[in-house]
Amino acid sequence: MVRVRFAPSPTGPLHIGGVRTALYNYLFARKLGGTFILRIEDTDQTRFVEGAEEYIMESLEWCGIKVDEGIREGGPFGPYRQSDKKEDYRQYAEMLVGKGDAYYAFDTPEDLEQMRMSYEKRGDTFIYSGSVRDSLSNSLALPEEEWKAKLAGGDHYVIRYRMPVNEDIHFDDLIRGHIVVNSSTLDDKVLFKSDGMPTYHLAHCVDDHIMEITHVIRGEEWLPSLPLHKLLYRSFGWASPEFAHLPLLLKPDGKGKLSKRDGDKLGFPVFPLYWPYGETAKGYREDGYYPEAFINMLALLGWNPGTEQEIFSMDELTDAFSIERVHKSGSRFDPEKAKWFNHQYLLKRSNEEIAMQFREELRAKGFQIDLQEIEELVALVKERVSFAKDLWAETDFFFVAPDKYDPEVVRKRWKEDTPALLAELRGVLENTDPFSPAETETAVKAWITEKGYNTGNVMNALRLVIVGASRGPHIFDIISWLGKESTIERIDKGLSEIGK
RNA sequence: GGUCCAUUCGUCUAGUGGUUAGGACGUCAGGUUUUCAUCCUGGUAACAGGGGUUCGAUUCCCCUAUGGACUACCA
Repeated sequence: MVRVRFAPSPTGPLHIGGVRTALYNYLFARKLGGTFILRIEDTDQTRFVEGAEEYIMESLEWCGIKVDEGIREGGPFGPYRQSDKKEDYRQYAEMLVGKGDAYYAFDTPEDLEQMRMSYEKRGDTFIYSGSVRDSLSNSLALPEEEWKAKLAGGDHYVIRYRMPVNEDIHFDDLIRGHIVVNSSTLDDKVLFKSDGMPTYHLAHCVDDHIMEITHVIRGEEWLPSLPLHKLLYRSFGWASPEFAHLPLLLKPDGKGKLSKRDGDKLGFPVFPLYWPYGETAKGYREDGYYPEAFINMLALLGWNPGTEQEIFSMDELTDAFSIERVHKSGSRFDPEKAKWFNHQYLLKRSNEEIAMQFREELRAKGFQIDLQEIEELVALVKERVSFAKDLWAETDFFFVAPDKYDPEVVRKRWKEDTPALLAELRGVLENTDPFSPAETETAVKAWITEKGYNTGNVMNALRLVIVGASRGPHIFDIISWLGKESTIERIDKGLSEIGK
């Protein structure tokens, strides 16, 4: 039975890289009929951010990623928040000390900082490991009575892993294949902190074991500490889960991995949802993205099924997904393509659904329009926009008569005979019934032909007085939607205001 | 600096020991729309470099370069 987990740290809003990690875990679990677990890793009390936990859950929900076991959902392997069982971790750390694979260390952060600095002065790098641990303040170097006295005396201490010396550690990654690292390049990582909390290394290993996690799918930043984690499982005598390290998401321009600040700087969101605390950060949801489009775009960043299909529902993603086809190298995020994805999904939505959304915006602007009419409008312009929120910019002239006329268009299209032409056209339209796109077009064209006028001159002038610029859908669709009365009014207004 | 990971069009990517190296986004051009956008058609554009192995390497190996991650009592 496959069991995977997404284990974020509640230190702020979830970044899209994190969402993708959650997504791949979710797809993997669903594909194999497994269980997707959400575990909150809040062992760093200093970085805890109020609201982050809720934000994470809400984000996953919005994305359509359903959690099987977690804080809200419950489950047989709880608690699912690490701080809720902080006392449990100590015994596991002590267990390792008992086995001789870990030890107490009394060095203060200040001591270590000083060591690092003096090493750095010599052009060296200090690492707490086999070569120096015997000369530092710990239970391996100190006489037994002394360190036991320190322990009994309540001295602050941490528990460190005793990294074996010069051992080649072999391990396999589902995405990267076989990797070998020599243990002498690794340091004695802190497992248990002096504040009574475990570090990530200890806590995730213990929890993955307790929760019977079969596959750990996480970001590439964890690859360097995988040897330690493998060793930890060995020391505990536990079977290790399989590991898969996902490539990073890179900035669209320049170098490096996508960071939380890139969004505002480059003008696109890096968070799924708006983050209301601290620095304001916009989200995909508020920017008008459909969750399906967002997920589709994210899924294809670092994975693809090997076919040319690009549009996938969550179910289709689940069917097609395989961890082996996840890339090894990082992918640069492309905001342009993200928009394209949303456009595709917008096209798939019904006019009615889009219209209902648009109606809210119109109401807020003070326009009470019948849904049926909004639907007609949506049908006219939906393929011109990527987001429902862009509808207004494409349709503003339907609701408000132009109060200024694009001077460039006026210069090009407003000829000497235009007023006379429009006055005559006004009469033609006035006598056209019903005022439908087909009927008006037929009438106007017949009139043009009869009089031998230039079609372009008439049409462009009409568009100018109706729209105020050279843009918008088919002109007869516009005037028909507007109705005879408004159309006539706009012609009159144009006649009196242009060309004075 | 050290350790580890990676490298196909600008971007996301497909692909193979012998291919005209395919698709998508973007971009450019033409067509349609007597507007603009859409849409259609077409174009542009890539195997990081150098050595091997091989009859033949983009594909396999090594080196270099470049990029990235990690190098906390953070995750």
